[in-house]
Amino acid sequence: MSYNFQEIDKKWQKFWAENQTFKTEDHSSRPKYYVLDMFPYPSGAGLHVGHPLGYIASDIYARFKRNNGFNVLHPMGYDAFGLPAEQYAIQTGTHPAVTTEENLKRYREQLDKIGFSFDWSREVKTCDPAYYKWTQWAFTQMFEHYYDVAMDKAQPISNLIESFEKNGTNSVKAWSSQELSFSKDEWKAFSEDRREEILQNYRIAYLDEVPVNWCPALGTVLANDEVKDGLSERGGHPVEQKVMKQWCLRVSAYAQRLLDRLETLDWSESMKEVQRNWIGRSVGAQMNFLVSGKDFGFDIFTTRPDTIYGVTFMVLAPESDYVFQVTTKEQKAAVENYLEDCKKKSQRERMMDTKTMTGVFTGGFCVHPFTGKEIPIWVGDYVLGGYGTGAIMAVPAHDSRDHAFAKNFDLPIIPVIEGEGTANVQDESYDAKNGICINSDIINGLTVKEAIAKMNDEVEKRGLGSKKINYRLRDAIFSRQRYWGEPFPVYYKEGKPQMLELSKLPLELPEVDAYLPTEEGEPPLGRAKNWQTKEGHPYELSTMPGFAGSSAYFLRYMDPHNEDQLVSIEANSYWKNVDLYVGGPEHATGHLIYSRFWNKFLYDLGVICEDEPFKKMVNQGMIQGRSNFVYRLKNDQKKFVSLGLKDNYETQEIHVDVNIVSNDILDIEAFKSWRPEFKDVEFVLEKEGDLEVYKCGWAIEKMSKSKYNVVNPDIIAEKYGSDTLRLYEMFLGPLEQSKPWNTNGIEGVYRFLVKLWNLFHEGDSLQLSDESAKPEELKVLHTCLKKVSEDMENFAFNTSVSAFMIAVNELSKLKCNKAEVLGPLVIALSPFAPHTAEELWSLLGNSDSVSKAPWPQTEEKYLIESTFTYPISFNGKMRFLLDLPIDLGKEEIEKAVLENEDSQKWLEGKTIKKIIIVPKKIVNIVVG
RNA sequence: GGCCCGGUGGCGGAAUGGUAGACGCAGCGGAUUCAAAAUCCGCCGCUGGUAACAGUGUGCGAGUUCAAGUCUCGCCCGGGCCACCA
Repeated sequence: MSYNFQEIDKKWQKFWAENQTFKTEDHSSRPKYYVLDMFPYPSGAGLHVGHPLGYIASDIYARFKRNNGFNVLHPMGYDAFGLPAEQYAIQTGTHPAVTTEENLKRYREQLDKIGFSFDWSREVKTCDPAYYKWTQWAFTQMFEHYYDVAMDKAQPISNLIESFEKNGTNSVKAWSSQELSFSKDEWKAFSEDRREEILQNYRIAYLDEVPVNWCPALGTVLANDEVKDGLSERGGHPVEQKVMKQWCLRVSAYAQRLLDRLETLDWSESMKEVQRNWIGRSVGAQMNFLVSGKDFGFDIFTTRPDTIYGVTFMVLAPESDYVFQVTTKEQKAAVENYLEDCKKKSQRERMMDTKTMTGVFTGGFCVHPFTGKEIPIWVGDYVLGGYGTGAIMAVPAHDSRDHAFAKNFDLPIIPVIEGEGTANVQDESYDAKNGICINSDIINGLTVKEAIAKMNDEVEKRGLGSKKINYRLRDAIFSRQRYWGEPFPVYYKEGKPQMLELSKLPLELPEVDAYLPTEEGEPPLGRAKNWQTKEGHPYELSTMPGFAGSSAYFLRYMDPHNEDQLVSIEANSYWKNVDLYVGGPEHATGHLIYSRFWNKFLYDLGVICEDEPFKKMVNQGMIQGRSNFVYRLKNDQKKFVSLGLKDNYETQEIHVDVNIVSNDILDIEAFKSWRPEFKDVEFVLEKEGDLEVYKCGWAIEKMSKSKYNVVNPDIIAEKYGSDTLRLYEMFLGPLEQSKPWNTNGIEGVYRFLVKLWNLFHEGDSLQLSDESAKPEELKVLHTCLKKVSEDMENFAFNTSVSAFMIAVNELSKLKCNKAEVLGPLVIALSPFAPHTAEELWSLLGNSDSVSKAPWPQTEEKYLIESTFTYPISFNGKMRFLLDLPIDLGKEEIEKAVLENEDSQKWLEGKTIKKIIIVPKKIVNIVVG
């Protein structure tokens, strides 16, 4: 019998499905382990070989844990709401649900072919009303809660109202958009509308007029993490700044907790670092600067209060309300002109020229709080409205941005810090946070560190302000003016937002006649008929963004069919949180922040028992494509020139399908029939050995349909079997590294499986032996088991595959057909190559699935041999390399060295001065 | 500009501070075969040498160590993320 992988694949995939081998129970005496993949967005293109990389790794680990006696939860689902299906709907009129369902089916077929051990009975789809009911419910809870800073957790908004009624804002410490202050009497006197407006300032889900990233091409606003370089992440359309009334989530309230708990997580350092940067905590001082001749001042935020004597001007963000209040009559026109210019600039333009500083003088002045001098107030768009107070004190001598601004507008530069190697601050700012204060009155002679502490005290003492922590992390804008997303569970009564009760959820997405905005510019839901409550109150027209559905899906897998709760207390207290999360590092600032926030909020509510969702995370690298190019003449569209000759011509680079190129040599006939326009083209060839060929150029790029470099996993699985695909994806290199896909090496992995198969067979018949194994056979087995078991915990699956290859090579040299050796080997291999392992396991006479067999233990005694390899002499010392048991004592090693024949030969006629035993297996002998 | 990760043969990549290049691909030589495919055996960093062998070698330059691809410092190069966050 030869290795018929196609039959084996089918047989065992069917067996697993029929026997529900991987269905997980919610109650078990065995310890639990939760292995999760980031669920995919089912795009129309289907899976390419890059997608399953992480799924294969997590599946290997899940299977390994099962063999080790864990009750493993390993589910899969789909992030099914999203822009591509909706863009397609706009073009074709096909309902996004239809497209999504089709794509989803194709994904499932492709996934099934790779032999994953998912428990599909727990599948979650974000577009399923039974699921998004809980997304909507969580939103209503966020509306009904505020963040209590003193208790450091979310609390019901009714508590806040109670406090207002008793004490006004006194004694209230709540995270808010603006700091408000009123008495209980004032609160009572406020109108209903005013009270609601105030509450919006505290609610965790709130409506606000905010500057947003507006993408006209997509007709929607986008979150900060959905914008890259001023273009939309999906589609690459320009994004502009605009002020709109939007639903927001008060993620910023959780900034400190998101930062602190990062320390406890078993994530890669780089991943944590990205999150730390995104949260961007900075400690500084908030300080009030009075405006000359007026009875008010404005706050600035600075992390460098030590440089206060170097302040030579102030800068307000263009969005700042103070701009109008400080601008003089003379400067009014100039300032208004400037603000107009700023508005016209797109986000992209603003980011493109970070070098040129623009701004305008307002005519107003501030009083320096320490020197009493007058300082001019400017407006400049390098100061951001959304961070700190939207106003800064500028210290051009010690901040490079202020320096550039000062140079541009010829403002004075006063040095106040003298550091090592301080250059002339007139030419370049000295930004480093070390040195001694000069020209600084009360802090002269202090180090920067001392000066910061002293100034913080001084600022507080003089009532100018206080120490303050700022976070870069902004609240998330939660509205999208799109169709294919979760509808908000919100209706408006006299303009005031009202939440739907749980019993009214889910509020299902209505049908519309087109997926475009209405003529009045309302979102597509504006087209839905009767989009209102029974009482006639209109529903919200926006839908929720992509990250809404992915923020709690991992909880739903624990209890996917529960109609009364997101997850029951029982299910949650058994499964707790995700033990291992596998996914791409590109979600560091989006999904992984939002889901941590969402999870912490639910934890505050007491709905779940863990405040961190993902204990350990492994980030698989991206599999890049290797594209091929042909070169077309610019002046002759019918002529193509080979790579080596292209520099002699004016050419245009064109992507060519990698499937008609082999070893970078183009299959000319295949190219001619690839596309009709290439039917009768000509080629300029170059010499390669004796042959004239067309050589293609190549580049490593992202794998994508438009670059014709997509390699499909189905084709690989069909040609070599799904186990070969699994093994090869792991063999390609370290899991976390990005690497290009290159099918060249796959034969080697396939050969390994054939060799393994042949250990069991002699021609067409089975040839297994029950005899007990020889020591050298057991050594091969246990060396392999040891390596594979160790690699498991480090996710070093590439070297595990090598270990199996070595074992099988040596066993086939030894002609080992002992069941005693092959049995454990098959179990260890089963996470990697489950189909083949199941088949071989059954050939060994087992009736149960290999996934239920206990993981074979390594026995060290088979690994050790006590022989000298060879001695090396150097620098008057002898170095001996030993293959000895690691735990031998010093004396035993010395004895072994001295008794060894080889070493005696080397040591003959020499005096031993000293024997140094260095760790592991090297012995140095110093001789006279 | 800031932060993170990496740099080892023709290629993908191995190496708890301890024989650098495991394993695989490609290449070369041989066996088998009428022949090919498949399979098996051997060689395979660079330089010199028929060879044994010698020298050299992990981006560059220093340092720590009996011993450095690995640790420390300073550079160079590549990739990624963030980017006027005061």
